Amino acid sequence: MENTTSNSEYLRGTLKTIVLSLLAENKRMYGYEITQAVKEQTNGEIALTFGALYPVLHKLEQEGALLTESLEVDGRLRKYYALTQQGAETAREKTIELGRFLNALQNLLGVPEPLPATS
Amino acid sequence: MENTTSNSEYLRGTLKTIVLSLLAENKRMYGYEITQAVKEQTNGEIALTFGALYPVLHKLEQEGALLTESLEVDGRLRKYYALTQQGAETAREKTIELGRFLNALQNLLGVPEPLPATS
DNA sequence: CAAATATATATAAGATATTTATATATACAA
DNA sequence: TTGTATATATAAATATCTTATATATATTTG
Repeated sequence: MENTTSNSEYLRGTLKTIVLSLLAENKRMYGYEITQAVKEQTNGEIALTFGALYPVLHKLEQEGALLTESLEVDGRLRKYYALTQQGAETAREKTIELGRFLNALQNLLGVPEPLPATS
Repeated sequence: MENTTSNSEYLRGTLKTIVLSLLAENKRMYGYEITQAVKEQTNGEIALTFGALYPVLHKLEQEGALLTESLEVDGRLRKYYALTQQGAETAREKTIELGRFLNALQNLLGVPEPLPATS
């Protein structure tokens, strides 16, 4: 498989929110699954590295946003991460915040805003 | 004036491209002007700090993407930054790249894509 | 007339986030 | 048996950004 350029440079700062947002949609996921989901849902445009992902997962766990559960699947341990109630709240807030930021940035870059619906 | 939350956390990584993109639209700008333009064009949503901006400007200059010109205005020195030909090319590339990233991220966060125009 | 605010550029120390490299381990395909 | 896919994780190095600070003029406010 060819490797898409994968501009990870822009990922800086958004990684945490991406993880929270995915977990808000999926109930529980394991690390590898998260990287695959991001790759698939963005057509290879965004690729998470494990070196970046795991520290984020561990930090979110420390902060009380995530709970983990280890299951043995096919003879290997698989560590699932799920949002706590508090984490779900954080996910909502951060996703909205990031959405606002993305809109602002797109305006700045010259992408026209959708016209308000005519009354 | 109240200070909008200004989620600078998401700015990480995009700062360089923002600066290049603004300079592509404006021919030449000075540092303070750049911070004001970003603030205005994003309704206060994005606020650059000087501590982040100047290092980026200096680095772009070092890399040959920018040229500077100091003018005295109202008894004070004002340092203008403008894209070199090479910088203009970089700006084009990076702006497109960031645009692609922003779209990918919005899809990931569940923002629906605009429908393709009906023929 | 003094103080605050807006304009203007810049650096340094410290904090944080991310990349790159590495270690470990199983299953399956070539 | 070599490589690829699956799976988690840490450490060192680097890059980036925040916060604090310095300097200086002009204008507004009290």
